[in-house]
Amino acid sequence: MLSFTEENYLKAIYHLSESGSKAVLTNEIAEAMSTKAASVTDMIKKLSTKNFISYEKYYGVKISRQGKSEALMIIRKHRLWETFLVEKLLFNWDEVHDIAEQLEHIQSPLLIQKLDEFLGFPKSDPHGEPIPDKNGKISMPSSMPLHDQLPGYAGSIVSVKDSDSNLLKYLNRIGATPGKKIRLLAKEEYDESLEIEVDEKRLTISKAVAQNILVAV
Amino acid sequence: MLSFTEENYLKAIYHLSESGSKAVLTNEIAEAMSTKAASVTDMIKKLSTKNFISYEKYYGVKISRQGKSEALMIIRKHRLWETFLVEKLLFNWDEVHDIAEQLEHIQSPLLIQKLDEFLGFPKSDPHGEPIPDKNGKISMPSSMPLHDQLPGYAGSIVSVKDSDSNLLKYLNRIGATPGKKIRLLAKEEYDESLEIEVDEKRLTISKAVAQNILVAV
DNA sequence: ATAAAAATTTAGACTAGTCTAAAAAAATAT
DNA sequence: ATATTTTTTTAGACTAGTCTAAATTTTTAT
Ligand SMILES: [Mn+2]
Ligand SMILES: [Mn+2]
Ligand SMILES: [Mn+2]
Ligand SMILES: [Mn+2]
Repeated sequence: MLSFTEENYLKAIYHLSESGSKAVLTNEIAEAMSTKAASVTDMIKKLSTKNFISYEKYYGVKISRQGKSEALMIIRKHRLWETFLVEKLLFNWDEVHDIAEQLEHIQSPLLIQKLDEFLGFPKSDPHGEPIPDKNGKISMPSSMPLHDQLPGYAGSIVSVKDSDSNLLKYLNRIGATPGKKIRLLAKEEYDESLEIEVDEKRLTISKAVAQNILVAV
Repeated sequence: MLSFTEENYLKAIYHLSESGSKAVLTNEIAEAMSTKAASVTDMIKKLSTKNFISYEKYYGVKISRQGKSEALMIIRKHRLWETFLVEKLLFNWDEVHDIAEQLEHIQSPLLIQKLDEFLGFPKSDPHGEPIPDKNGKISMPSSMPLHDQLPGYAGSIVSVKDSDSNLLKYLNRIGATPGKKIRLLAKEEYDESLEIEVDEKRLTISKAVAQNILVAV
């Protein structure tokens, strides 16, 4: 049984493992967890002893099968709860992440099974992020940040980063939500802002925004 | 902001305060929390500093207005979640208490407000226990343990103790659920077992069971 | 190849919560 | 009224998680 804190570290390590195939560095984890490197060193020793990660001094950390499976269960819970909050309790999509950060630690396999059923076995959460199934299988949609596309790109929005409430409010305002058709018209050299068409409107978005919109490729 | 542990102590102290108008003793709290008296002394000092209780050395503890209000919010959350689990997720009434013990600590006033609304502002939980409203107002139904009634008593079940899964399974089996009509036919001197009629069936129940069935008076 | 800079680990301290054992106070019995 | 028992508090230690500061290792720059 993992503690709250251990679960949060493991989740962070999982996410960092996904973006980049190399070992995860101590400072990256510290940054992600808003903590200090010294604290991370202590924790990765602990998680290593419990075989959720493999750890080589000064080199970094790799998540194990067991660790990945555990992390995916936490992510499953997080995304199911977010779906519940939006679909059933009628929260706005920008209000649910912080609450799900708490709810994801509730321990009860039966609860998650029944919640999944109550929601009709959703495949993705309100932000378009895929929900791992009960076996930890997650179908990674092939997507890339809009920012990395070339002018002329036409496709649809798969998902958006869900942890920044202000970003989500903004995206909702301009109609940039998962499933929407989107086109990249031009890229401004100077600040890498993009001219796009989304929700049948033309507008300009900043690089920072474009990096957090994942589109189908 | 209270910690998990502080919330659990406060809740225990509230419940102990309700049953009996005297100060709550260190050993009573230790018993209720399954911990040692020395640990309790530490914690009541802390809760006292934060003005949730008043504490006099060697004498005991009294809960403050602020402490009562805080405790009632936790109880409100606990009972709303239990109601959700039974009404919406179709849990059995004996499966929900332990999960609600976790869920009651989730911090989000908006979540509780929306949950309350989603459930149709229920007045009592699956075990018949009253749900405090958003202002912490709780309507204490006038009830007493069936065990304390005299033969000839006829009335209905108000609530049952909810923390023992085996008791709840048993009560469900014999049809002794909140709202049901119940009559006390006779009391056995030797072991204080009761002959009752409930759910249109006559049966004998032990003292231990009769103490945990609260009936209208 | 060596020096400087950056990243990581270790050492030691702190808080929250818990425990056991001992001391002190209160309650009870003679 | 005194002695015994019970309850409560204190003292000191332990774990989880965190921090700062110092030591060590690795990387980068000259
Ligand atoms: Mn989220
Ligand atoms: Mn999400
Ligand atoms: Mn309960
Ligand atoms: Mn209940």
